[in-house]
Amino acid sequence: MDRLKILVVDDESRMRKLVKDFLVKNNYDVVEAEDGSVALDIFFEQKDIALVILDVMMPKVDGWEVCREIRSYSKVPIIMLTAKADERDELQGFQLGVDEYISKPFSPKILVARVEAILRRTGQVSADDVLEAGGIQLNKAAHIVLIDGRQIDLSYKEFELLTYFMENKGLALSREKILNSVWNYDYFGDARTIDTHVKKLRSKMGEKGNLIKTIWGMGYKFEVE
Amino acid sequence: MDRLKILVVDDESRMRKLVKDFLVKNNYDVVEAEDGSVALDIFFEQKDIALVILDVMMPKVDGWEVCREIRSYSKVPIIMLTAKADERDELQGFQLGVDEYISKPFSPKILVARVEAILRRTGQVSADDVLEAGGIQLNKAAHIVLIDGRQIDLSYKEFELLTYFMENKGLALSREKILNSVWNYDYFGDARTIDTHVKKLRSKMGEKGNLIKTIWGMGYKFEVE
DNA sequence: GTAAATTATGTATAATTTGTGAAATTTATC
DNA sequence: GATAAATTTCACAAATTATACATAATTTAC
Repeated sequence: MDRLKILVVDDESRMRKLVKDFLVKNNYDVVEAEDGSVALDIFFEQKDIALVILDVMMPKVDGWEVCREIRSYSKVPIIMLTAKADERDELQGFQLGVDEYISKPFSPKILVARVEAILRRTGQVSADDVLEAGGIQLNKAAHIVLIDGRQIDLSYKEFELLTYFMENKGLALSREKILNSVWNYDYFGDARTIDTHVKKLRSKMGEKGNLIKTIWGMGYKFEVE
Repeated sequence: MDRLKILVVDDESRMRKLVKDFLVKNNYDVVEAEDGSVALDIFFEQKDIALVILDVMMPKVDGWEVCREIRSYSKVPIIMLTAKADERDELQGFQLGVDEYISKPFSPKILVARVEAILRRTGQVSADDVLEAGGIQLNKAAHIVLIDGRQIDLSYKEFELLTYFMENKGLALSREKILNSVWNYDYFGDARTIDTHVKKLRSKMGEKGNLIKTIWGMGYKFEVE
């Protein structure tokens, strides 16, 4: 799956950088624009913008105007950033087709959550296939694993194993159970095979490797502290 | 499935009642606390709180402090209620492990939606087999033992032994019986071995260790006064 | 109160289980 | 069919736990 492209429009470069950093960490492509007219140029030039994040207060062409312009040609999802709750002319925004508001200051977590919610709503990304726990994002459909936003390469079995662990977060899993689920039920191999895969998984997961706990005498457990 | 228990902490009784009413309507059990210290008492006394809804602004112990205390022992989901967007010190909350924010005023509908989303996300909707007695919570699926909400580490045999005791609460168990159940039926070792395991179990259980009673000349019994 | 029986406890040793690296085998790809 | 990659097996080291045993403490019976 290709990365989705998000256009971030704000006159403050600090704010743009902040937003960009968090989106990039969460596997989005980000294009920046420092004012409304640049934003419009970029938007109509690049045809694959999946979402626009728009600051309301900007010199020259303000957020509302940019929104209106974009809307006259496209129904791309738009998130408005507002400095204060008062600034939210929500009625106007509603008429203009704003999808979501986020008040400054906002937490990166919330920003990303809203972005994902909207993309899911507008059908640009299927969330059902994404597992998230302890800073690990696993996309089943795309067969991609991100650790703190950084992609790691896993083999097929390693991916299957991690998926099984994450789908059974917090549960103690015996080797037998793991074999029956991740391997075929008629697999007659050595249960110690799992150890080897766990070892490789842990090492590829770096620090996060210790989220796979050993339950001595029993098996393994994926657990987020 | 049993109803899930939610702890609502707010100094305003009006607000507590409002929240409670809507949660009860949606089939949750609700426990109320009027301030932070009461909340902590309740949380550690009742071991089956599935989620905590916490007002930030409270006299004496504030929401952040309660959050921090709970987090040092438990990873129960926490929702923070904030009066204004400004009050949301989201970075702090993020570090403390807050799962969600809801700004006052909020619609009951949103509150319930967030609660359900979190419970779904944290996989609490499925009630796994948990044994509870005398402040001891034993989760077989997760291979976890909580004593007054605090997790203790048990070895495989210790866990098995405690499980057997709790499954036979109030029954006198001879060493022979214990050997046949917890150990393999063909185990020919010393029956006194059990003593050693009971000793370690008791010590790891702290005060609760005395729930395992010695029946002189006979064996042991797990009993809650 | 005392002796006998039973249990509690600390410790050393045995046994088991897991981690790890490397080799062998299987599978996929060109 | 050769090559590379992934998977599995294996052997041994390291870690952890289980057990036995000696001795202390406690309980019971008389």
